[in-house]
Amino acid sequence: MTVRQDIHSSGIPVLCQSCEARHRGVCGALDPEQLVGLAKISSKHNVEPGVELIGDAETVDSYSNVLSGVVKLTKSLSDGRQQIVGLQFAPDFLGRPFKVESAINAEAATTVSLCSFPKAAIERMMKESPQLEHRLFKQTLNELDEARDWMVTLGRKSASEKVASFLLMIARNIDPALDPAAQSTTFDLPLTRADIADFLGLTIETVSRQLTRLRTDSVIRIDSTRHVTVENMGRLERRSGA
Amino acid sequence: MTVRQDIHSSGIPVLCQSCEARHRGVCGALDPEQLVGLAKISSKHNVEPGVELIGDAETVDSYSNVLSGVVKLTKSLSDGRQQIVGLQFAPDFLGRPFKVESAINAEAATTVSLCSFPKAAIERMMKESPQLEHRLFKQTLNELDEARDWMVTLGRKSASEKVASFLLMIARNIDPALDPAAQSTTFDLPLTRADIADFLGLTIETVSRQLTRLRTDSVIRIDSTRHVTVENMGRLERRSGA
DNA sequence: CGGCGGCCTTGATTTCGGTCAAGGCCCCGC
DNA sequence: GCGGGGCCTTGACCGAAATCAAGGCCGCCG
Repeated sequence: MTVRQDIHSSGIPVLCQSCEARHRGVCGALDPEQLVGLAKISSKHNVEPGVELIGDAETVDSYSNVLSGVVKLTKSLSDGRQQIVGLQFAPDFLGRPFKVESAINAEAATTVSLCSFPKAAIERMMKESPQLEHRLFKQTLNELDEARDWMVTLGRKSASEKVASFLLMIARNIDPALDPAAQSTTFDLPLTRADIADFLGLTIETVSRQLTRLRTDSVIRIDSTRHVTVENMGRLERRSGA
Repeated sequence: MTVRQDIHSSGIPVLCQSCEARHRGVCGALDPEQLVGLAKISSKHNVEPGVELIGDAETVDSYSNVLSGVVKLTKSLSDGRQQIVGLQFAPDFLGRPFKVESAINAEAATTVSLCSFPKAAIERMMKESPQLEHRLFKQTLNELDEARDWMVTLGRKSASEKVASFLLMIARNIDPALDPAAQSTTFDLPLTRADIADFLGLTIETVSRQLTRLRTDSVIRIDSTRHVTVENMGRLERRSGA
């Protein structure tokens, strides 16, 4: 006979009660008891844009849930060329299990709110709770799908298709509840032009030119450098190559 | 192909006794009893280059281990542009868990030998044996790392760096025992020029030109169109951008 | 207020890789 | 042997995006 905990939120830590990660994120795989245990050793904190999240003393030994904001995962060549290899939105899980050192850097692209846990604690819970590992496995499979989608964009799309694809992806991630059939939508760009360039394998100038072209063609409005309104999702999709 | 039941040598099925997947592959996560169960419903078969592995009637409901050869994973845009998003070598596991339909195509790049299992059986075993899921999780994490490495190559490297990186990757995968410090090595290219182009986001002509350049610069020898000898691994590495 | 620095846009020019075209090599079947 | 097709190479030319360069906008701080 299962106890119906959720009716009175009985047993759910205050910290977690309104947390998105408990629903769509990895914490959804935990029972109230595990949640209490984890909440005791977790800490919530905010990070400003530009701050490194992996590799600095504070977080090298921890995993995190992204509660809000956008984290960029980057890789660099020795001569400084950089490529963004992933973006993490709430409620994604941050950190590479089973590896001490990762060749990937993580950096806050916007102001980011994180809920962090000691690495050891998560790995212990994973051993005890296959459900948790299962949840992480599924997120990893999704990230792999996304990475492969972007490989197509990087390898085979033109600059204008890349920028259109990027806007489409952001629109869908910033507002996950967005009606797929919606005609228009408006949002803040979580990335600078330089970041967008690093994401798409382009230069800043090319990104800027393609954005102006989308504007002059009335596919988007650029309300301010960081705020965009998509006038016509259909036309944007058609320009994304797909 | 008949799977025999004579369970000698500590209960390991004949089919599996000399199988690489039992050591480095996912079958290493199974105990002899599970191995016997799986062997009963598994079938070994060979596939010729060019044959689709996912999406055809035979394999849509199955997972496979790659026992030898190379499988390419591709994605296409609606207008026919194609990108290879992954290569699978022995003893990789083939198939996307937890999803009926994948937007990815798999095709034999060389003659490939597979050991296939019904999808349902694997998913049942995963539920019962967290070790199996764990092993698949780890392979997926590796594939994600590889995908992200290739994103850097696709987004930020020049044509000549791309071709050098490709040769390096193949050399390391074809001969996993290769001493990392080895000066030279020789191998068959598992891909045609067209495949290499689809992998690197280039055209056939550019791949061909870059290969000749590596040859005229004495970094490699092209013994025949499909067989290459790397004369100097160090120089090849330096040309790969890294 | 005025100057400075970060971020972005726009224009002029260059270059890398794509496109178009021709031909070579090799296997295979007749 | 001969012809055809698949695969690869090479050359000439072209164009998309990079590079180089200049200037605009805006918030911040002295």
